[in-house]
Amino acid sequence: MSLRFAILGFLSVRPFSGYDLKRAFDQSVRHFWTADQAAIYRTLGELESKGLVEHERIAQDLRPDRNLFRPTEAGLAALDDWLTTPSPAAPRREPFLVRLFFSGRIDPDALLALVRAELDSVHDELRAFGDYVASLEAQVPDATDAWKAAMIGPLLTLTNGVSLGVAYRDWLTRIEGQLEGGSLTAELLLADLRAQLPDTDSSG
Amino acid sequence: MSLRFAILGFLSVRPFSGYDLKRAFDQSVRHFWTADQAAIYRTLGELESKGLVEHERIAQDLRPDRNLFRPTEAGLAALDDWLTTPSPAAPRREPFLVRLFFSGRIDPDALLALVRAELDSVHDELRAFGDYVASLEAQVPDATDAWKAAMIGPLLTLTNGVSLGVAYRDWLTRIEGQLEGGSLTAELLLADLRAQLPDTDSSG
DNA sequence: ATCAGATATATGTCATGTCACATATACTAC
DNA sequence: GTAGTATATGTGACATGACATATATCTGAT
Repeated sequence: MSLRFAILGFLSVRPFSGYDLKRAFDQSVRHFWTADQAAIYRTLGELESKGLVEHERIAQDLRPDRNLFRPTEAGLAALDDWLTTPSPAAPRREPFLVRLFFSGRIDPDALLALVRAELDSVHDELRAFGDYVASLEAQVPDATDAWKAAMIGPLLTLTNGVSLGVAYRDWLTRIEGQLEGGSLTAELLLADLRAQLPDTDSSG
Repeated sequence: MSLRFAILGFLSVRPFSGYDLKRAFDQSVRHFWTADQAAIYRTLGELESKGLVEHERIAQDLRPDRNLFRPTEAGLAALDDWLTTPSPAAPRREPFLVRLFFSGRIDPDALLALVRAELDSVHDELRAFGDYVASLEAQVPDATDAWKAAMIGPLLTLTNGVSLGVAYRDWLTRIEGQLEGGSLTAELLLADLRAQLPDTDSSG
């Protein structure tokens, strides 16, 4: 499970409480990893029982006590080990594609509605990326070199979200056009595929 | 869970045994949905207890008996209902991006190795798509109209796999180049992002 | 002869993830 | 007053998924 390593990763930057971690997940890695609050607290407990993190109870005047977690040496070693080890391809689970796969059963209008609903959510996602990028750009003028270096990893994941989001939007838009134009045929789709695929030794 | 609807979808085409279903998943929808064999048998049992599928035991001379499942009227109705209802965006889980996000901790060579390992697996995937497309193209000349119509859904999911696979490959290749050239900076990545993003109301 | 592999179905168990709930305090808005 | 929101930490129950294992028969290779 990557959750424990994602948590160790955050803790390698600065100490976090469970509550902080939940917000960090929601704000910064939501587009490629989500974490349930219950899972975070349980994973912290598990990591502590394995000696990979330790915590300190901080009393606060106006709020409940916080349990501030930080990684141990063993925790950082486990993190670095995981970071440098490629993991097997993650299985994908795309309910929208399951619907498309069996879309022969529903009428073209219902299919078009599905495609448009999906397009809406991609547009929302791209807009959210745009807002986030704008807020980062505003911070650049007075950013330190250390901050810029630390942002490279997060920025790389952002470029992934944007590149794939744009590709997904373009793919949906193409389908939308074909559905509207009534030109959605097996031959057309095969030709599309052939045009996009790298040449698979066509000269034998 | 989409698994039960994916199963109903297959059964809406023709009767399947659990064993057949496992092979159908592995062969045709592997790139966007995987199914554990145990999950298939259990889900079939669950669907049957809800009256959405029924089965018939077929004795065979040379092999173990097969339990052939087919959908009931209620099952087909549940399928069509699900097919036309958009589902909320599925959470993504990308261990590779978690590694990238925290890649500031590891040295650039290790990061380059990670990127190249990922590129290898994308190339393999695209090659598999290419082979599959070639096999489909070979079948087109003597395909019936009914077959072509039935292939539209599956072909749509293929175009998704190829479009996103190509985008993912291109994104990885860009990072590989930037890592090799030593030009990976926060400024460059932000400029990349800005160039790709649709204009977010630049004129207020 | 024997062993691996394909066909075929099924259970047991563990890990993981999600949802709902429980507890407690303080600030803000109505 | 009191309802809602934010801070903060947790538990219990259930759903889902992955892995290992069990059974049984036939085919083909060594």
